Parts: sequence; C-alpha cells; structure tokens
Amino acid sequence: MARLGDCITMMDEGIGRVGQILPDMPEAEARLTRLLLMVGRSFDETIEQALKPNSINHSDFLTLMILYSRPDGSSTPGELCEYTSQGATNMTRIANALVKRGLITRGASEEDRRRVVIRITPSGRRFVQKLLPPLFPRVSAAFTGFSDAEKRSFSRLLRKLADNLDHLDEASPKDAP
Amino acid sequence: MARLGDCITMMDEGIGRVGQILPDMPEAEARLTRLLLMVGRSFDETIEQALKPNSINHSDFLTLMILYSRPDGSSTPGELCEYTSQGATNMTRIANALVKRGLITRGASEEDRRRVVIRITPSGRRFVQKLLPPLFPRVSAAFTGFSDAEKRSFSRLLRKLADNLDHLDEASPKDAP
DNA sequence: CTATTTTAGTTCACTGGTGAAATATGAGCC
DNA sequence: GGCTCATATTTCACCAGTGAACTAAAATAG
Repeated sequence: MARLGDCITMMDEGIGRVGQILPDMPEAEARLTRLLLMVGRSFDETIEQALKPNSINHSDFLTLMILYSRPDGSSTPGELCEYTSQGATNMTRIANALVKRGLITRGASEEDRRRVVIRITPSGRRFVQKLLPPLFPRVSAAFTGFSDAEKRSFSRLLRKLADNLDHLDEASPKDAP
Repeated sequence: MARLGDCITMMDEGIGRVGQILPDMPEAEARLTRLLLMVGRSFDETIEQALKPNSINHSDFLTLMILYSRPDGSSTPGELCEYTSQGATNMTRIANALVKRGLITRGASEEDRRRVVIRITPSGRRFVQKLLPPLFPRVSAAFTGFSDAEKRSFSRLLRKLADNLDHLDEASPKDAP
C-alpha cells in the first residue's frame, strides 16, 4: 500500500489543477474534505488490522463496546443501529455473529414483544477487557506530537464539522410528503 | 438515521464509563479517534448521497477525478490503486464500470505489455464538468463557521495525524523475512 | 539464451453493508 | 372488538471491497 503522505501530495496537486479549470471550486474546503476522508479511511484500516488478531471486525467490536459501556450491559438492535450508524439489516448480522461467539445474548423483551433485548455476557466482558489494553499504545501513538491544546483544538473542529453535517442534512430535504 | 451529534454524545458518555473501568486508557486520544471515524464516515455518506443522482459511487467518482486531474488524462490501474487506496481487484471492477459507461478507455501499453493504460474520454470530462459544480455548495456548507485560521489549523492537524499513521505502520513490522 | 523471479492485471470465492419486502407486534381510532 | 397505521426486526437480493490463486509479460541471474 502507498503511504498516506504520497496520496495527500497527489491529492494536493490534483485539486490544484482542477481548481485552475473550475475556478468556482471551493479549493480549501475540497482539500479539507479529501484530507479528512483519506485520514479517516486510513485510520479505520489501521484499527481493522489491529483487531484482526482477535478475529473481530470493526463494526462487531464497536457494537460490543457500546454494550460494554452501558451501565446495565444491554440494549436493543434499533438503539445499537442509531449509535453505530449501521442499518438494521447489518445489525442483525452483527448480533448473529456475536451470539454465535457467546459474547452477547439475544432475548425477547417483556414489555414490547416486537423488541429484542441484547445483553453482553460475562465472556463478552472478559473478551473486551483482554482485547482493549493492547490497543492503547497504538491509539496514543497516533497522536504523538499533539500538544494538549492541539488535541482540544482538533476535538473542537471535528465537533463543529459534525454539527455542520447534521444541519446540512436538515437544509436539503429529501422529499416533502 | 440518528443525528451525528447524538452519536457523539453517546460516545462521550460511553468512553467516560469505560475510562473509569480501565484507567490506563488514553481517554482523550480514544475520544479523538472515535470522533474522527464518526465524522469521516458521516461525511463519506453525505458525499455518496450527493453523487447518487448521477448514478456513480464514491470510489468510481474518485478514480475518474484522478484521471480528470491528470495533465494527460491517463494512468494505469496500479497507479490508480495507490492513489485511491483501493486494492487491484476493486480497481478492475471500477475500470470495468467506467468503461461500460464510456467515461474511460482501457488499452494495452506499448512499452510494457503487462501494463494497461486507462484514459478519460471527452465524455468522461463532460460528465465531471457537469457533476462537479452542483457539489460545491455542499462542500462549502460543511465548513460554514470555519475561519481561515481554523481551516488552516484543521488541515495542519489532519496532515500531522496522517504522518503519524504512516509511521505507525513502519513502527510495527508485519513480519521479518 | 534459458530459467527464475518479479511485476501487472484479472478471476474467483468470500466478507461486509444496504434497500426493499416480509413478519409480527403495538397504538390509535370508530 | 376490529381496522388501520406505525414500529422493530428479519429475510432476501444485490452492491462494494478483499485475499488468494492464476496468467502473462518484463527483468535478472547464471
């Protein structure tokens, strides 16, 4: 795989040339967009690799982590879909996979029988506690050279961007029913 | 779909609770990592939606854009793989799709007959020039409220992170042959 | 020059993720 | 109660992306 730095160099040159052809293009914003997507994808890939020795993929892991982080260790597919930004279809697959490994249980809800209650098992908790610590050095290393002020700044800018994206979706209505 | 802001709130709470259980966790870095991944994924999705009316997906579009941005409008599958961070397998599929739509051509290289030369067609150029401008307002809108200084800062931090990620891969050798 | 190794690209089988339809339960209305 | 409508999950068919095996053409070694 090519190094990210090389891809970024190419991107910079490419956007520079396109900007000359199409002067209306918001060049700075286009660069930031590509930059964010490239770095995000690369980081994702890094994590996927780091999880591979444990034979778990990123979305299964994230789902399990949400359950682990819950005070009662339980949730429902619908809720997990919301917080993982996964479709319901995929959550069914994820739950199937985690149940098969004994990391979670699936049961019917008493109050609302449409609902399914998903709960992390003791085995699931142990799995997380074994898997997580070896990841810490890599997560820290990704931000080496970042001062506390830079980390705060980065966090603030990402949250601001998130807010803009939420309002973007509002501003452009899909359809008027 | 849940709003990104809600997901971020949940993530903050979740990491807070996990941090109490596992005090070794680099909490600030973990938050930044999740933030980046969530925002990146959401942005990606937004772009995918914006491209959908043109019946083209993000990776096909990106490949076409690289060709468009090249002075000579041509490249090879291998080169495109590097700069799009796609596997060779997927590039074959992308090229097939773009050839079928008449946006690129595929031909054998004269100098090196293993190589395939991919070239954007006039139709491909027109397609890009028609598709791109309507995207500009959304790209700009994503960064509303960002001062020039903030944009520069964001760019700098993302590039710094990219550099760290490149060195992360170096630091952890896959195997010693 | 032939034999081996390396490089470029494709094919195949599989994993991961999505939209649309199906199923089943709950909620509101008359 | 029965009728309609909304909600929660699953199933099915498909799109997107990957690793491993294959093919063909350089490059290199002896």
